[in-house]
Amino acid sequence: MTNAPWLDDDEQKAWRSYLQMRRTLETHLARHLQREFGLSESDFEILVNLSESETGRMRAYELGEATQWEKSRMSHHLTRMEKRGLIRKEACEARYPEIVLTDEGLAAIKACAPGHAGRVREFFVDVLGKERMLALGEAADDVIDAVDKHQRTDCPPEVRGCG
Amino acid sequence: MTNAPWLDDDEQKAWRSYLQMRRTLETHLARHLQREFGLSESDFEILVNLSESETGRMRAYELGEATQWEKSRMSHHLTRMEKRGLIRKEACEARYPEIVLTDEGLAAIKACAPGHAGRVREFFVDVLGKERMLALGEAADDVIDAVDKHQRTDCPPEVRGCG
DNA sequence: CGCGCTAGGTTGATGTGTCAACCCAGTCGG
DNA sequence: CCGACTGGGTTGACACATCAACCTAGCGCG
Repeated sequence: MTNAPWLDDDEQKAWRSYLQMRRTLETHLARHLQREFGLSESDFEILVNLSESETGRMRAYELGEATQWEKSRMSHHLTRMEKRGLIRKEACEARYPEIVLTDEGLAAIKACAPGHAGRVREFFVDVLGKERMLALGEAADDVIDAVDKHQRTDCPPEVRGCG
Repeated sequence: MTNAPWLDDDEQKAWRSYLQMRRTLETHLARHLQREFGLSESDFEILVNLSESETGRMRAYELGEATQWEKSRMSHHLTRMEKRGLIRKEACEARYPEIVLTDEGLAAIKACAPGHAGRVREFFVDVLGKERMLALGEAADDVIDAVDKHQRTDCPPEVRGCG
């Protein structure tokens, strides 16, 4: 119907393959996590970060650095996770509260980590093989850098450092 | 805090790079589409499929095949798009209604396609270069196949073909 | 005929992500 | 001291995705 100024055939094919991989992998992994452990990928990401820290407690800000989430998303999600007992917001001497991994949260991440890692290995690591996997990792870093650089120089000068 | 049976360093690095690329690219592209044209990526996907068809009209089922969305997601989204005037659900002789691209919808996709394609080229095609792009496309196809195959053999025999 | 099944499609509840507006302790300039 | 600004964090409204339940035309079969 349209003859739009899209991408050429090769470009389009690669891009659509990428989009479908993204969708397929994400829904597949998310579904397993949800069905078997009642965790979303977001829950998982927070729990991983907390459990990898020395003390199991971090400020929301640090979690934001680690995950690159928007602060409002973080706030909403932490509220929901607290409601489910996976974490706790704990006031401390400093101005801002700390996010603490609860026993329940620790148990949850310990329970689901092996299965999740196994699935990542099955559908990503093993399918690609070491070389292609490393190449994809580097390619991804290049893309990330390109977008980051763009974002830094995109906005008007007085707003630099935004985002 | 935990010494979980995760992925090894290389694997972890590649996987996390992939995850971040996915997130970075998606939010960046989505934000532009939304800010400049008031379209979500989902809107875009539907409009692309309709506009690429000969007649600008398809059944919801065909759109489902093309996009791999769940039927309920499709239904909800088409309802929202109809409310905004981008498409119309039109009863026809056959049992199920056809989804029709409206003039407004056609205008929207024509307006935003070049910019969107340009951004895909800027942050994906050009950053990777032809060879890596093609390699990534093939890698993605392999991953998709692996997950698909798993899904087909995963569920109990009497449910085969589910999904 | 009539019963039940299938499959495209809809609906409602719920969890999630985003934007914009807001809150407020600290800080800096006057 | 005061007023403006900054930046971490919260809130509310809304768009979106998913699940499970439901509706219903057509079909197969007794």
